[in-house]
Amino acid sequence: MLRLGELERAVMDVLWSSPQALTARQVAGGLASRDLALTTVLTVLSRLEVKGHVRRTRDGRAHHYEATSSREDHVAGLMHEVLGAASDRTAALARFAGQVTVEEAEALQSALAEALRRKGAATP
Amino acid sequence: MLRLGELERAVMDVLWSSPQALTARQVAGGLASRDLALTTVLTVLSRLEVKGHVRRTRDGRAHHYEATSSREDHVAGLMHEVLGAASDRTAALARFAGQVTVEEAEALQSALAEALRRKGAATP
DNA sequence: GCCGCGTTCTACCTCCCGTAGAATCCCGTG
DNA sequence: CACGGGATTCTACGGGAGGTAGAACGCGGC
Repeated sequence: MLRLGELERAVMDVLWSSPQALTARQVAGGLASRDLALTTVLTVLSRLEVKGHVRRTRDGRAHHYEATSSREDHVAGLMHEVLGAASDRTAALARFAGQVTVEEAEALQSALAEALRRKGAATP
Repeated sequence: MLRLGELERAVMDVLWSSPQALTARQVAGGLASRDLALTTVLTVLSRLEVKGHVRRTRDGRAHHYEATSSREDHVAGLMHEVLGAASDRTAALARFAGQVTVEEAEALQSALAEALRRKGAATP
């Protein structure tokens, strides 16, 4: 799971914000504020494809691009990658827990309860 | 909170693994396997200082270097930074929760319970 | 057969990082 | 007080990632 550059992230944001696969031109449209050359967008899209963040499918003359994972999955994956750098994972998680908002803490709790329930049901 | 390079991370690891502040020479000793020039270590240490990851204090002729935050705090901070990129934070947290090990989930749960208890006690 | 759109190739520039030599500074010792 | 040696600062270079885009190519419609 590699880190993304600024423009790469912006492109992913466009893709993540769209329910459907987009053409390069449409992606460029989503980045209209930057006024980029189409080839620039194409280059970034192909780099993202190499990195595995984007999948493309041919549709007649043009290609359609879409993200291979949701933004939330991507973020969760990055969080795990970061967590892997801690020598004491539980300690890091404890620090993390102390910094989330109450809402997030509650959401996390219920998600954890569910995850544990599912895992608990799988082993016995 | 910036991302660290490979050597920068290795240097931080040395500092994080030491209970005391270290001289540049001692840091280089901790990286003996790399056989780096002392000036290389010095350069990295000063870059880390600029980035705020390292603090140094003069001690006679030499400086002593130490990390400004623990590895766990650093990791927790990075996790938050990453989480900030999600549009739906709770959804990202839910994905995250589904991927941790049982041990980590339990550790997180108790840490969350404690965090909520403390916050709950602070407001009323 | 030609035109235009989308794609692919190639390239350039900049910034970050790894790496380190040269020059400078500072302090204890003779 | 001058000198030597370790520590620091200055400066620099090379490589890789990422932002940016022009030139060239291929294919489907008119």
